[in-house]
Amino acid sequence: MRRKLIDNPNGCTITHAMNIIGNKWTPIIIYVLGNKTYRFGELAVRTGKISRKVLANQLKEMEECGILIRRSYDETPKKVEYRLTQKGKELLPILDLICSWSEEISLQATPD
Amino acid sequence: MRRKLIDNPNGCTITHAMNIIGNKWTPIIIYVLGNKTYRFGELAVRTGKISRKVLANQLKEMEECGILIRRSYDETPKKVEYRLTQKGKELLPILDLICSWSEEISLQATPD
DNA sequence: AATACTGGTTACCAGTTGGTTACTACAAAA
DNA sequence: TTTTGTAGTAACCAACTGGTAACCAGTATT
Repeated sequence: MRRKLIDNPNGCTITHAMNIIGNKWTPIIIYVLGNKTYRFGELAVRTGKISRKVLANQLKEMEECGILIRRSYDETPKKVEYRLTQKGKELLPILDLICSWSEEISLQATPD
Repeated sequence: MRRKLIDNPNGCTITHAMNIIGNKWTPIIIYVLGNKTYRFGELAVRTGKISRKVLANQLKEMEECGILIRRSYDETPKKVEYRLTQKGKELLPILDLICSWSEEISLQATPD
């Protein structure tokens, strides 16, 4: 089953964006992929403890959002590769900013 | 009841950051506050359909994260004001980037 | 014939998120 | 005395998220 998007009747842009990247695994998958190409199994290992079910769901969703490309080869055993689209790669520097913000230790004495 | 943070045993930075801003209302509250100061009731109106319970939870959580300041006045009826800290304001341009990314229409012919 | 490999899917389930409604405290105003 | 206004809190609940374990398909290997 697919993820249910949170309500966004007004088409709020930030809500829409958080619908795409604001879940447990999507940012991790984007980071792991970076400029590389990985197969399903490799992603499962490199992202950590993500379950195959959730990984499959996220990848499908990210593909629909235009964040990544799924390429399936007609081989046996199956071979499926995933890589970020240009739009997906554009998220990398933004995620970097978010990380910097989050790591930053506030040294200020005044709260504001 | 407070929000339960998602598992982050490895201390993954992006997971930590998404724990803070990756929920339905936090980015909206940050946008609504901006550089202004609002009372609880004003926030409830300006953020839209957020329930008072969830708003109270989010504000408490954001205060603990150092994103905003809660100032309570000893008056009757009660008066409580909220405003972003410097750290909270630093999120504004990042949220702008996320919005731009999300609004951007891909005009490219090639998927990558 | 059974097992392995890969990329999933299915059924089931616990925990979390966020919503609704009613309620509280306190003082002032009607 | 009842109502008004503010800032919440408490009890309850439905929906969604993500996890586990088992299973499938197709081919190749043992």
